[in-house]
Amino acid sequence: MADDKKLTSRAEDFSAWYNEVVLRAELADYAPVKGCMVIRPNGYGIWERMQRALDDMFKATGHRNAYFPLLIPESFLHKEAQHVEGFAPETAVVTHGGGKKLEEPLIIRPTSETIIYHMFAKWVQSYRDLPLLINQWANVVRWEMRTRLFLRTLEFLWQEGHTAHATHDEAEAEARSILGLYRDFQENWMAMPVVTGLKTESEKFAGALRTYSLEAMMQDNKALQAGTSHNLGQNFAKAFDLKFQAESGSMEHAWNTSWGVSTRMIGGLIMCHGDDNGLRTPPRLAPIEVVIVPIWKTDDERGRVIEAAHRLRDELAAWTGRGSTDRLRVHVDAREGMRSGAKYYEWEMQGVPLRLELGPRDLEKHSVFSARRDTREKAPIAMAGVAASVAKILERIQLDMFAAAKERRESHSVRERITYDRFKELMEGEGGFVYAGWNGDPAVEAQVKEETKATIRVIPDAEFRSPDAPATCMVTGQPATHEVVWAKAY
RNA sequence: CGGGACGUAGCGCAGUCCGGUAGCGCACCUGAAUGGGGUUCAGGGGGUCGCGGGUUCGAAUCCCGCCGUCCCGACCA
Repeated sequence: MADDKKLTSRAEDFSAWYNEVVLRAELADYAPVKGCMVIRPNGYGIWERMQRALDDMFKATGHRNAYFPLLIPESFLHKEAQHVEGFAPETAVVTHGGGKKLEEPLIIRPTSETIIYHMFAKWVQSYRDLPLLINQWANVVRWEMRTRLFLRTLEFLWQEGHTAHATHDEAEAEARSILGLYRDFQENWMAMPVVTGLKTESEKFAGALRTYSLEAMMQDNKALQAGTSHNLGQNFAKAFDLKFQAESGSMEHAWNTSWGVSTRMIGGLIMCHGDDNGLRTPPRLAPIEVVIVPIWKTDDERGRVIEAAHRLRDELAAWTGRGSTDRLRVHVDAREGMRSGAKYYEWEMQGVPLRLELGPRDLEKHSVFSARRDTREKAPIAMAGVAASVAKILERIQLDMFAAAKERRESHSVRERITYDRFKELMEGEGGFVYAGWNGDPAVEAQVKEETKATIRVIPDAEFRSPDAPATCMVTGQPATHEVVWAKAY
């Protein structure tokens, strides 16, 4: 890459990022249909690792994978009043098939509640059939007015969980439990801290009783909704006649939840951790955790060094200190005709967390030279016990990346009580998360959005709230019903 | 759909005001030297200057029309 082309993780230069980091790393590309996304084969594979980790977590909590059709009769969407109001404007509609106009148009799913609860209604008769816990990995289409690679594509890949329960409390517990599962994934795998909480009425999912969300802060201090979990109440059960006979003998509507995270998380990862040298991948999600770069001058050195590099690779990959299924993911870059410096930059751009340099000098000293991607710290590591040392560094990187992101978020979170004028100033300038009192009035939300473009991201969960609850609404001065987090969002 | 900008080599751009042989950087190919942080030198390939029309001896450049892309706003995971 040319020196004059500085990369930055800031939003204003995000397109440079796409070209240099994302496209070159083969994560994704533009497709001929504007606003769509391609995940390339032989790609760097971050999404694949995300998918696998989440899938394991769902299975461990009793969820099973299923698959439902892409095409849904338009009438299904109309069965739930709020749902159709929310999604009709952005659905793609299939009107013709087999050369003929269809009697009833089909929509391409923008989400699968309707078709799934239609099927659930046929599957559930008794309370013994509950809870029904399913997940689907699928693509959905939402015809947005404006798209942004990863963050808002026209078609996107996600997982959507859908469950049915016998009671409100059980459904509520499921929605909260998934919120926790997502948080675990985003914080401990993606090293991306999130604020969890409840969405306001105006921001909740179309058709839900309550929507919970996870909000991350990007490096431009804007919020990214990184996932949502909904308690759907009995809204869909009533619309789709999803009923069961209870233990008492009475017929009751089931209680549903739905929840999802998408390829948007890749965008979140990039914008949370990227720096001017490219991507930084947290080790747990890095398809390659360690790259070994052999260094040589003469042919004789070349043979010895490359052999040693492969031996090192084998030793690292064989190490079982992290458990038999979680081996170190190591790559040897022995490409000829490329200087080591050029290799360093390339792997740094792709975000490989740890680089090991191995040359004749290291062989003599029975050590290997390491360089961390996140901090760019460099230090020799003794060959004796090298695998355990490397694993320890990777663990450290994972934790440090999370800590650094959390510190950045906190340093751009305003927790002291500020005036609305000061708030406007902040939103015009540096942005950030502002914790403030709110009188609970949707009109106030609308006014603030109109005047500042900021919205209430969440009514935060207890752990995020201030020790002293705000007494008054920041905007109106009236008594506050909630403490909320205001921010501009993607 | 409104407001703005742009369209020249695979990518990023200059040249357009003021018409006169199609340029630069990166990437690519060949050769040599180099090799612990983006090597250097020499040589080389690659273009319907978005499309169509007009003005002119002559158009990337001026005029008219069309097409496309990006940014900002309304929508949103």
